[in-house]
Amino acid sequence: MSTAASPPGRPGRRPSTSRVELEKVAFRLFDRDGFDATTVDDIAKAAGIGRRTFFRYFDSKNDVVWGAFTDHLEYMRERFAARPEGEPVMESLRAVVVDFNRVDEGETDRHRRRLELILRVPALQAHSTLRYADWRAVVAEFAARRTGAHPGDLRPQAIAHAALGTALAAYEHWLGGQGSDLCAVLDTAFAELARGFEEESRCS
Amino acid sequence: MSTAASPPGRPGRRPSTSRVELEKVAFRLFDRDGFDATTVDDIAKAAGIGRRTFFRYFDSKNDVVWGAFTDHLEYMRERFAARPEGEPVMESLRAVVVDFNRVDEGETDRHRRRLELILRVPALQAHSTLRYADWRAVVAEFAARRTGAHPGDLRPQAIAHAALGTALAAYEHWLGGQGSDLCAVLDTAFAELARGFEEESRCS
DNA sequence: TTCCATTTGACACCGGGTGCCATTAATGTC
DNA sequence: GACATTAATGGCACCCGGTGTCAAATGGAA
Repeated sequence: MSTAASPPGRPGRRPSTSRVELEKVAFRLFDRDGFDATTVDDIAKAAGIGRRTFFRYFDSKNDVVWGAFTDHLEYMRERFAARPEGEPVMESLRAVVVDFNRVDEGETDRHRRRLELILRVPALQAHSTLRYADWRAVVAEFAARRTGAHPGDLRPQAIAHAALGTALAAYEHWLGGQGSDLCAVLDTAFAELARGFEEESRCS
Repeated sequence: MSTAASPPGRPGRRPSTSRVELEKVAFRLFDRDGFDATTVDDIAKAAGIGRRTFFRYFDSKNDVVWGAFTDHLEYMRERFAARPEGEPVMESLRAVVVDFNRVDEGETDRHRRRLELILRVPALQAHSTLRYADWRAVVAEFAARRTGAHPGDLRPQAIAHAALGTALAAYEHWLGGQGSDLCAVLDTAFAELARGFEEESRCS
């Protein structure tokens, strides 16, 4: 039961489980009891490992929810770099963000529960800020490069924040509505963002 | 030493201190030892109260930093309501946000240290999300009313997020630079925001 | 078998936060 | 002055997340 995917012929004892395995166990408990009511001890016990070991797989209980987010960020950075130089900023943004949120068919359910937790559980809302900051940094970096500014400057920062806000609003909409495609929602959301702000400062 | 401003002739024992008093004590310790290294016990001991009592004044250690923020939000809502109906959204926004950040001459130093903590200490960055959410809700509510949308809709949300991002960028700039006036920084920041996005979706 | 690298998990500890409850201090009444 | 009432206090035990330490378990290589 506890034999993990034993990696190649490397010396030393083999891990007794894996991040994904732990994630599955944890999500099952989160579904059943809620995030707050599930203790790390519960997860460890359900996974058949020691509490201490859990913290070797994840830095914190919060981190379980985020899966391989950090790795994905690097991918997002690459996608930005791959966009044609002349493309309007907002359009690149739309393409990359939509692509960033595309998940395998089988994963879409997990993705939904993931977002549900992140957006609804206060402890995770708080924690998510730190992750969002990294996400925004990638966006700001891109926006800065395109507009010839520094990532810390006002415009890139505002763009990054607005992009994040748009994505979050789209997530909310997707979670609220019944089953429409997330990518489609994001796509229209970012299209509206570009149009929206264009009018914004002109009319009432 | 511990006699607080004894309120009127109300029955029952009088509070032995006050939120502001505790805040002062705490900030002194934060300055000296840093936020993380300062325990609640330290604060309680320095204030001459029990640890348990501390948590009757503040819901959490994090909350100490935020002072009367929640009360201020109601004031901000009023200011929005007081803006002339025909004024451009971005302009109302600028006026209100700038006004919201105006503090008494004597308080400006505390305000600075407050922002410094919120923006730099990870634990507080995370916690701040929950406060920002309330702030954004007020902005989104206003933006929605003006544009005839729902606060949860995309445009108000994007505006609120962009406004928050702009404010944060301005704070950062203010903290980094030497002593220029915060309100001035915010003012130009929001002016740029309106101009910036106007060009944004048109050029590269 | 021996050596070495690696993971494991038990244990003790810290710090934030909460429920409980007896105690203390203030008021007003008889 | 004795008494109930009201409110704040603070000690205590407890939960939970997170960390440092260290001996033991595991498996490959010599």
